[in-house]
Amino acid sequence: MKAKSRKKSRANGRGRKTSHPGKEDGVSLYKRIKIDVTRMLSSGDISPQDPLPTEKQLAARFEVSIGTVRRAMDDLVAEHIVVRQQGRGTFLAALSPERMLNRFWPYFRQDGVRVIPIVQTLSFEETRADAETAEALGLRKGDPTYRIVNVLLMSGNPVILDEINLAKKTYSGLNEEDLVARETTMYGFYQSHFGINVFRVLDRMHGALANEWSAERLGVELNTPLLSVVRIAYAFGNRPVEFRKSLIRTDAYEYRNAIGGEIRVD
Amino acid sequence: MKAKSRKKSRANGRGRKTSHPGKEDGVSLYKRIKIDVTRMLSSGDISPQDPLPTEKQLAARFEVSIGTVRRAMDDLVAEHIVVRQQGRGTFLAALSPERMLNRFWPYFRQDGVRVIPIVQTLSFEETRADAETAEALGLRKGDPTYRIVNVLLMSGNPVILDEINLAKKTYSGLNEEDLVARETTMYGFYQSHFGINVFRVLDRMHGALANEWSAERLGVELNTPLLSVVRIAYAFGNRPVEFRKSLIRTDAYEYRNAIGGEIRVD
DNA sequence: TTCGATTTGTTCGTATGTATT
DNA sequence: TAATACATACGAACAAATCGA
Repeated sequence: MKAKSRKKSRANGRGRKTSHPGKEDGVSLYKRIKIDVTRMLSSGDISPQDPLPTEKQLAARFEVSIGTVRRAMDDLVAEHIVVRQQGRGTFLAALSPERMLNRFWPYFRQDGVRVIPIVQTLSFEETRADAETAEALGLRKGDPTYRIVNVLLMSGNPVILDEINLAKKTYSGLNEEDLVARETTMYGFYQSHFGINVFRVLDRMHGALANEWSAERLGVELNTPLLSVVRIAYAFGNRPVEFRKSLIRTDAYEYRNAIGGEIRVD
Repeated sequence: MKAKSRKKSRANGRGRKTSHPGKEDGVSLYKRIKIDVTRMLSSGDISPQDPLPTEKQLAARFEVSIGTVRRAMDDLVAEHIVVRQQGRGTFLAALSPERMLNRFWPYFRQDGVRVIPIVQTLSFEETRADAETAEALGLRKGDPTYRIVNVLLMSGNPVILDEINLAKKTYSGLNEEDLVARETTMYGFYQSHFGINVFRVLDRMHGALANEWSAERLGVELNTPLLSVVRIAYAFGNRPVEFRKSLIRTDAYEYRNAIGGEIRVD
């Protein structure tokens, strides 16, 4: 019976054969769409405030069914690359509130409350990459960089000392005025002023001691144990866009990492 | 045209209306399936080595289409609850190699290589929950517990000092012989001997100093800065099943946390 | 305010390919 | 080889949220 099989479906008569999964390159259609859409986003052509092409448009552009587009988009949603809203459209996830305030901010008060810090900029300077920064940002030693030192206050107390290193060529024109005047997080600032979307970070944790410099600024005794976090933030294509070294007082606050997801209710 | 629409599909004539999404309880069908399947897994009826019901069976049991079952299972795969294998079936993720060795093991050599440790058990004792342990495991202070202290060697050197606290009622019959004779990780041991599937952990990081006890066992000077990790491991239903306090030498190794996923190639 | 168009969300169903047993 | 089970792809229908006329 049936034998109807591939009705017409695609414009071209050949009919794709559905699989032999990847046609020319051995990749399934929905994965190809994921790659292409991600490339679209990384190109910077898409501003985070306006929507991506609709399902229908993508289906037409890639010559696949709506269902295949949805399969790809579902993956991108699960990976926090895009967010979708019924009736509105699909957007880059970079500016979603969850991402801005929660996703890359792992610091909690010890009772589990997430505290939003107040940032004080201690210094802003143009300098040159040391070996460590060059390695992290994919630069050559001596390449021009910006270095920003911030103190983050939680409930009025200094808790985190941040040293942020940025490649000058990536953030050309950065100046202290814009920086301190920003109304958002650093990652939101990168987005709005430079079109850089942080979508992944890698944190490396060590134990450390307060030296004279950090002890004074964090208001602790010399040799107080601190948590050291070295972070590299990546944009699409795993392009490193920020190298940050943090020292954290963990007497009242802590770094939390939930492997396997936060408490789900579903 | 067409007008075929809802052929017969469901036994009852009313035909579900597809949505009004959640019928009685306001939850969509695929989410209900996710919950029910998760409950199935948490009940312990399903051994990790044999497969869950097939798509077809689940579709019949829940009286939904195959596509809806797949939607639910795709979510569970993304959440690392189950793993699926073409031609074999769908399995609890608890025993997947990735989970056993990688997922809950965030320690790396500083060059990025993941090192599998050798475990030496220093002590095994039956004791009673202190306030901290009781709080973490949902016990009353003084409830009977097991306490295991391990040293973890990496490349032959002591790097991590682990104190593991387990509720006696959860692991009744646990003895040191079985423990040291295990061929797998602690979480694999919980699985094989007690049917406990760890699927989520919460780590809390602080800076700390080596005291006399820890300095000796880790082979470092007194007051060496260490990384302190306090972990609670959860089974399904967010039931706490392990409370672990770790002290880590971070001179050659480190704790890594990748927010936003590991490097993807896709 | 209402209404219709747009866009995503959910569900259903079918066909076929591929890996496993 | 045949049966089983998941993977991929196509397509349709309707619900619900959003937005602008």
